[in-house]
Amino acid sequence: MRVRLEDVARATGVSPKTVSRVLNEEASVKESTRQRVLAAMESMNYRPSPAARGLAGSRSFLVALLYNNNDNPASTYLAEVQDGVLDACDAHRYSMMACPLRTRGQDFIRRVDALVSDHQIDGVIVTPPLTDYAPLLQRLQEHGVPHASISPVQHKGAIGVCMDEQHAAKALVDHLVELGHRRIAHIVGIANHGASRWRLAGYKEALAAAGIEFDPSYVAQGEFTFGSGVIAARQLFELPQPPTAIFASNDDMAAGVMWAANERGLKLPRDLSVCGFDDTPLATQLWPSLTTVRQPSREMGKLAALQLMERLRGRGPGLLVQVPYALQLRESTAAAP
Amino acid sequence: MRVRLEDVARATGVSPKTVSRVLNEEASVKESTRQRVLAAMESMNYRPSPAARGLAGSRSFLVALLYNNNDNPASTYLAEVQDGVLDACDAHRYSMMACPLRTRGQDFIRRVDALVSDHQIDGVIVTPPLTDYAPLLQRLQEHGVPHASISPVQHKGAIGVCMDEQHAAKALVDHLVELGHRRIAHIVGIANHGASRWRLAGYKEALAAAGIEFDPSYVAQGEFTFGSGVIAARQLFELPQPPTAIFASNDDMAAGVMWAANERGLKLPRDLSVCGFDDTPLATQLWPSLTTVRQPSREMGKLAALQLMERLRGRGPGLLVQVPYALQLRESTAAAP
DNA sequence: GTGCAAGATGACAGCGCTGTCATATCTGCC
DNA sequence: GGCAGATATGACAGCGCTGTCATCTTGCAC
Repeated sequence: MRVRLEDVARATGVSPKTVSRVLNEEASVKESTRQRVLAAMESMNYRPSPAARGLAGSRSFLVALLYNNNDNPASTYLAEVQDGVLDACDAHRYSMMACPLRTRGQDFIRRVDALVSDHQIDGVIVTPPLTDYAPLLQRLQEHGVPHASISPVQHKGAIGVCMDEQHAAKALVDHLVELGHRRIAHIVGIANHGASRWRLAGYKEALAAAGIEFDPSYVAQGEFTFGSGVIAARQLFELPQPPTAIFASNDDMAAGVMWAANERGLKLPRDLSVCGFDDTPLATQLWPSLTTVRQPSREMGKLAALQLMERLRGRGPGLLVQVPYALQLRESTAAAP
Repeated sequence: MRVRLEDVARATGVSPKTVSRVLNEEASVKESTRQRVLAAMESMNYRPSPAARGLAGSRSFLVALLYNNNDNPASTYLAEVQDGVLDACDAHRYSMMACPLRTRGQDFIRRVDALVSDHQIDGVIVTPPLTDYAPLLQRLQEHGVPHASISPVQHKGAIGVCMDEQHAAKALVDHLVELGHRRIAHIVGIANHGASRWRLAGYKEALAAAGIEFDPSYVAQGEFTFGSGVIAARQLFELPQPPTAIFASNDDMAAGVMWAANERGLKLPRDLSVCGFDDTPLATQLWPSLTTVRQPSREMGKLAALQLMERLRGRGPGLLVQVPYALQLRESTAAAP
């Protein structure tokens, strides 16, 4: 019925163990044997049973993608990351399980335990803001399960992928400065997210570089959602000297700013320049289209998974790779009024 | 190290096989024995090994979520469906694997085969437009793998979940008619999607009910994307008698219509009413906010998964359940000019 | 009581692999 | 040519469960 390792062994005239060695890319197999075995595997369309491998050995060839399910980052972001991870898994014959985690309560500990001990997960990919959630990372360490991080705050010792968000944010604000803006406001995201910190830091850096004094009243608190963008913008509009440009920490909030601007009768981008961050599909669906920073989420998912598997296969410790960002200058930013 | 079935058996004073029976909810176990075993499992925190179960038995307790990866429906939609499915799986101790499928070429056959024979998937959940992709369904049948469908065109014999989209679309157009619109245009989605057909049918039904003659020139072709909405709208605006209302087959295209309207200097909703379908987050992020139909995607994912598991556990054949829709009347629709 | 079907439980092999350890084969070098 | 030390391969048990079939209890009719 099913082609087994033993069948391949018989066809090649070697022992099952040798076929197993080839399958697992172990070193001590003569090249000629290896080729014969591989050929047989191919021609017989042999596909190893993950269940048997998991049961007999110590590896499951399973990785888990962990994401936060209450403080949800945009689902488009996660979907892209997930697709990237699946891509990488496919290429290396790993399988992926998606695992939403609620960090409230102790639920998540049980879930992580269940994952690791039930399925003997080989490794984990952690997405923000879980990336820096200490109890989770600690638990993973206790289980001895390696993890790759996407955009971790703490770079030291981390493997995975990151982007120079601070630099990107600075470039974006530089652009506003070049357009002649001086009263530039910023809407920060949820406080303990790395993204919020980096983008704020980039904003400050750009101001400093342009010789504009930092004014805390131009910084409004948001929480990465459309609605919070609306509220923050309304606040900024009430200032005695309202900003001529607003840099929102992500696209959703930027959309909220645009909504609030429309509500107030401001004409974009003539009366107000707006920019966001992430380059979600939303950015090109707004009117005017949104100036933002492209974050290659899919690519990042893929790279993180690759680093994890590099590590799992013992081909090295795995790295924290950096991906380039790309400014997307569109119609929502224009010369200061 | 790990608590095994055998340990539970020893603690309870029964044979491993009996514990296995309890685990699998088989009938012929005396109630008192069952309780003792369950208590022992609980107190010892026993967690069965999926690998061993899969290897020894015929079930893997794994379901796959299949989705299309080239003709992608909105990722927010998929993300919601996936979360719903995960919810249901969690509740019934099943695990889920996400499987993007490219329907181009023969790749997908290999992928499906791999899934089914590698992981011995117990069942599959199919999302549109895969729901009616004949080669896929046939292959699943050949493998003897049951599947649940989300919004299948072919209701007969299907299990899963659906919504009365035609009725919803009719209700939406009824609303436009009540606002006094007579020149109502429709932008259809990708041709062979059930969603496109139903929504078009509802549009026609509403026109007929209002005594408005159907005019094919008021129907433009789109493909569910923002860009196609822009193009279709531009086309409609060029008509000698441009429409006063446009019903786009989904929210993304409706956003495109709004973009095109802005581009043309039309003031919404004064000069043009626009409505969409799906109630994606986008709908409330546009300005003016979009009148649309809420589709409870998350709930639908959950229900489909529940029906599938019902079937897998042999508790019945599984049903095709229908979920209610909800009109979301917002600011993008107003009285006809 | 006895006999017999149905109900409840157990013994045992084996699912398809890998870990461990033993064995065979090949190097190079004196 | 022979021997140490690598290099390459194989034998075998066992991972944690479930399927099959056998066995042991029951309950119940006669």
